[in-house]
Amino acid sequence: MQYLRLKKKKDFLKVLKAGKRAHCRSLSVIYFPSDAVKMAVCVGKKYGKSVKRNRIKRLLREAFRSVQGSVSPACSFLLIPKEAEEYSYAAFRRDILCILNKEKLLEDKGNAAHKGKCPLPKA
RNA sequence: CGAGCGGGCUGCGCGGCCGCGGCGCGUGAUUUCACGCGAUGAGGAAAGUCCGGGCAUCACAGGGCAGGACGCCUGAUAACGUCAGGUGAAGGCGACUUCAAGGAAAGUGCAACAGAAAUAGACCGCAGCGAGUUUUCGCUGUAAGGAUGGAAAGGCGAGGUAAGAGCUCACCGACGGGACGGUAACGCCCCGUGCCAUGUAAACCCCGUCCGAUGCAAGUUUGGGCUCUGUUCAUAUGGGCUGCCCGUCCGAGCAGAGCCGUGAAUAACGCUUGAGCCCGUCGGUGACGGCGGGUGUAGAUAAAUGACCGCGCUCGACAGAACCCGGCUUAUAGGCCCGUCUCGGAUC
RNA sequence: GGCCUUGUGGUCAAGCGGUUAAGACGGCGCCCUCUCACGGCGCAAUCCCGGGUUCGAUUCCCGGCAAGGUCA
Repeated sequence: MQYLRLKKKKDFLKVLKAGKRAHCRSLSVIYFPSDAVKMAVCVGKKYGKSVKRNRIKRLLREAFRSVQGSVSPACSFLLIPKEAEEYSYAAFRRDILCILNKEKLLEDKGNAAHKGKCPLPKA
């Protein structure tokens, strides 16, 4: 496992209080600098029953896993999806990359390569 | 051929690649951890939490009251409010389906409006007698008919009568007794009683059976030790075991400050082999039980099944384990199978 | 995961099995006033949903749905 999971309530509160927020079409991200790349997903009861919630969590984790190798300053991330009728892997991945780009959290050398590869063919 | 009835099964499949949970083995490290390989990883309802158990703690699970649940009979079961077979009632042409199906002369309550009257009586009637020229009025008898209502003191027909009435009789119903069949609920037959009294017990209640309470956030173990201060209660005027009483057990509990220590809503156990599942056979109408053989593979804790590609088809519903079982209830796209099953039509 | 509670106009809510389903705030319409406010009159309810018991259910019973509370 290359990224760590946020588990303690203390850590959650710290990120929620001090972190920076960034928003995109399908989700919001709150992040705060830390010693390693950490991630957590926030999916409450309002998103639906357990099957639906599990689906959202899997999609978010998979989307984050595919991009986490190129995050350069290590941060703790909270991923908060927006309520919608349908959720898709492609949209989550695109919007995470979009936010990382906007907040300049991608690695410098990988940035150019990823910019050419990933987001452009989808858009 | 069409329309049904009853019962049962299944719940997209295959391959490639990246990734996740715990398990086993190996290597490096030898406390945590990292890498590789291997097999494995959500349901028929996992859901609702509506019942019943196991398990754990409360001294040993004890007594009484209160409270709650259930309620035709017999059986099955660890147990049940579940299941099986039967009885009765209601519905359907029928296969079949549905039913919280004890007690209303133990007692209490309630029955709005309408109607004369709601558990008691006479508005219109019908008939007799009296008054009156007539219209009509008064008294008495009556409950067949009308009207009201969910319900009006058995139903219907005949006799009877001033008019009527179980007043009398036949049949049906009700109640009581007896014989027979059945383990029983009950069925059926015979005899007797003119009939003694509405409904409601998913109103209180009575009778019978059962239930101690709390629930895995139960509970057990480790880490956190030393010093000081304050406070509560101390042999019952406190606290725990239950809502109350009896009975019984306990000597400490809580808060703050300082030092060391710190993952502390934490870690480990509980945590998955259990009334297990499959096959055969025997007993039983059946639920189920006995015997023999085989199989044993989710155990997470911010909480594991996903992304992409290819192929096939009917283009995939409801939906995600959290201590574990037996049921019930609710949600559910489709697909398949079974029946000396039922009804209707056509042909032979 | 366990254990509980509550659903009545837009909101807060009363309600003995038989009611025209009280009230209060708010909304709309009319009256009053030169106009506004105050005041007066009127209107608006699938009693959360589906069955059952009963002559009759917002009320009693059963099953769903939704919202909320609580725990070491």
